[in-house]
Amino acid sequence: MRWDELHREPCSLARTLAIIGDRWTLLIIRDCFLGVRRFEGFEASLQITRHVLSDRLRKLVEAGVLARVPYQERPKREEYRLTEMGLDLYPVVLTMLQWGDKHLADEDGPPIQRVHKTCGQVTTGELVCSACGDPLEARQIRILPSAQDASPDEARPTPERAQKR
Amino acid sequence: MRWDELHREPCSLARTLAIIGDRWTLLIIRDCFLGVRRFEGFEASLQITRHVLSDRLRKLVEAGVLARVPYQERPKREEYRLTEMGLDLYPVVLTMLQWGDKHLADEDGPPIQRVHKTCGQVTTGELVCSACGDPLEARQIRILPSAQDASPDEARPTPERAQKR
DNA sequence: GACACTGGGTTCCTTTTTGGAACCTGTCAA
DNA sequence: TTGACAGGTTCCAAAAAGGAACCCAGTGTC
Repeated sequence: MRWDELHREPCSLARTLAIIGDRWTLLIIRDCFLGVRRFEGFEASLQITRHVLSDRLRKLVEAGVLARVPYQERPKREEYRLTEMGLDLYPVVLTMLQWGDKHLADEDGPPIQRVHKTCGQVTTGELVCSACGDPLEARQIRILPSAQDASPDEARPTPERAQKR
Repeated sequence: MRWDELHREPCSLARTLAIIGDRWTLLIIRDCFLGVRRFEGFEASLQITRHVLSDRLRKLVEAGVLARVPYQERPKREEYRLTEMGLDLYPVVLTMLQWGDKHLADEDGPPIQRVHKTCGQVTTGELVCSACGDPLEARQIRILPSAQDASPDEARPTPERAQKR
């Protein structure tokens, strides 16, 4: 499979990766959550080549994750801001951050903490079951192909085939 | 910045991306969560080139996300299994899945659902504040550089510099 | 009016990574 | 002895990333 065919996979993870699965894209989005909005800002922060940055920003705008918002006329200038769709990526960024904090941090601990404004406490996100509210772990999940997918065999070049148990 | 320097960044997200930020790696991990364990299984599922698959599996084993576990002697064969560190990636995979389900699904809805074994219900993960238990959203978060990081200016080529507001 | 600066790019060329296909290695079974 | 199977490795062409230089409209400075 080629990278540019990934968005046609019938798998939400694959489609998500088709948008943000690139080397740099999630770092750009991290910067957005930290308040960076301008081309030069991203460039300084990421030390990415302008070429690649330009390309990634364009793709994120096309995908609807970022929007170009004018911030001055004469000379006309625009900045990049997270859309609602982009803001919804926060859980992805936060869970990755926390995995890094847990498994990859230096001995002096994670570099940044987050305060939950509504309760005023330092927080880490916790993933809970939407039904019962208990913390959710990998081993507690059973996969269930959804109803309209019950048709056998065809139209599904994804893991199910390889998954014989 | 080159990709191979990313793991030295003082940012947990950057370090996480240095391990799983590759085009294919998260798809391999998705397959692991779906029960795929063998080289041929990944190959069939992902239609990835053997070359790249071999390389990514080796890197994941080096990083400690997967482990090679023998499943038969003569001929000696090993399969790849998620370690505890790997299982801890479930929240990352799930939040990405849910973002895809919400923003990129076909009209007939997401292709797979998940059942929480402990409560028996179909579940979606929900990210809540570890302190107050309320759902966590991007706009409710304030960044707080952690204590030992209070030293000014040096040793920090990351977004804080660019983030003037 | 000539010049330099700024934000936001684009172009060009070199180095790295992928994609694709063929080949290799033990072990077994017919 | 030939073939199959799991699990790779090697080789080469094509695509993407890295690096540096260049472009351009508007604006401010001498």
